[in-house]
Amino acid sequence: MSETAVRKTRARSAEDREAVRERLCQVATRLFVEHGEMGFSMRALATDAGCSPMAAYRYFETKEDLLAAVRARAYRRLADTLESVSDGERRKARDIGEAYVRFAEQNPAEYRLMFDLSQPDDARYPELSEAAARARWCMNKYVREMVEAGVLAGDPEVLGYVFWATIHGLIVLKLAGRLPATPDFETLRRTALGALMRGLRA
Amino acid sequence: MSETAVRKTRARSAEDREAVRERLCQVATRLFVEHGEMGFSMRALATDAGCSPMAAYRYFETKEDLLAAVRARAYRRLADTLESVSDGERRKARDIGEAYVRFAEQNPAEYRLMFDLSQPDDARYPELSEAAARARWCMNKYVREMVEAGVLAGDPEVLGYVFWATIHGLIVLKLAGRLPATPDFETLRRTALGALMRGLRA
DNA sequence: CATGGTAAGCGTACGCTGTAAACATAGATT
DNA sequence: AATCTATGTTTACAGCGTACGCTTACCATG
Repeated sequence: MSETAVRKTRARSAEDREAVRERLCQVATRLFVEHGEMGFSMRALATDAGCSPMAAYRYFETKEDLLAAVRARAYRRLADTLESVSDGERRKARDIGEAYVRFAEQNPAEYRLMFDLSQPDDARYPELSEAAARARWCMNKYVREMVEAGVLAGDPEVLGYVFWATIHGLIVLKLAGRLPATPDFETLRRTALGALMRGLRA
Repeated sequence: MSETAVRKTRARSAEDREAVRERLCQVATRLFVEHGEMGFSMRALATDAGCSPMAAYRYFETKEDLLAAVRARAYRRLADTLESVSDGERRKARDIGEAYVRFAEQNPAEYRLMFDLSQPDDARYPELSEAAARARWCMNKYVREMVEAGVLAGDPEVLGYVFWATIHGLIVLKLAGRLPATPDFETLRRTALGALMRGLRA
């Protein structure tokens, strides 16, 4: 591994281990972003991280475990992004929705990673579940506030999922190349969210 | 290959070729359904189809080509399902939406196949694009009718995508395991589509 | 200080994968 | 009868995830 050429074996503190895991996740994410899903293999990861093919297995039991960690990281980045918006002074509903869409547009590889349909059994990874829950919580926060403020009517949890599903649906259709050039994405997003807001008004 | 033990070589008519392709797609779909994405390989396909591993390459240039054909089949099945509903006497908006959801629930493997985010460049497969367009057309038909009947207001194409994205968003969240036990899917679906209908009413 | 246990990392190897290439076969065409 | 050609098989290869065993060097104990 050799993070600073010092300490070649044994005695890795917990922080060290976490730092190495973090670094491996970073490299894995970069590989995903740069070369797509197919450009990522444990061997490619090892090459890029400058270690032997089996080294990563000291930190992640399987490739799937590593990918779960990478997804958890992505969720945390998404949650951070959303939080940084809602903490600002402008907290209109649209700002959060736009921030969510922007994250997906600017980090398509990570968004794919988070929501790809072919990932098995996320429940086995508490870290992942937790990160996903936090992201969802951020998404739902503004919906909750609007219900409490009497702007929207209904169960805040139900409404949260409804808004999320709608935005997410548009994004995945776009990422899967199922949306045409016209009507453009912005139009669809505005129409969908506007209709939802009107239809759910208190 | 030997589909009925007759004709071992040469002289496969165009229909024959198409029949073999069809059979390979069927076996591939079954493998997907039964053993998940990982249970499918060209070798597994060959074993299940009773031919040598390379035989399928006479009918599909690459694995990706074969998968594109499998997806096109799935789209056609979806379109057939939707058409069979709208042709009946009951053609309330909900019937189509419910038929769509039911297809996804009863054929999760095929739905995944159609909409997985990691499929590259569908535009290269005209057959696929065509099948996808037909399915979308079926989805949009009832929206168009409602706009024409003056029930909904707006650009029918925009509205079609909006309804589609909303239902699709709910489905992929469910397939990706991102939805909780409560509120249940039916509640979310009703809330979302009800709100859209209200918000888009003429 | 010597020693043995143990954790870190490496190299090798196995059984998969997709598929390129060479080959065999048997009807159709000449 | 000889040749051509579409079909399918066999063989081969590079790359994959990862199981396994080896070496190395630290640390706790004698």
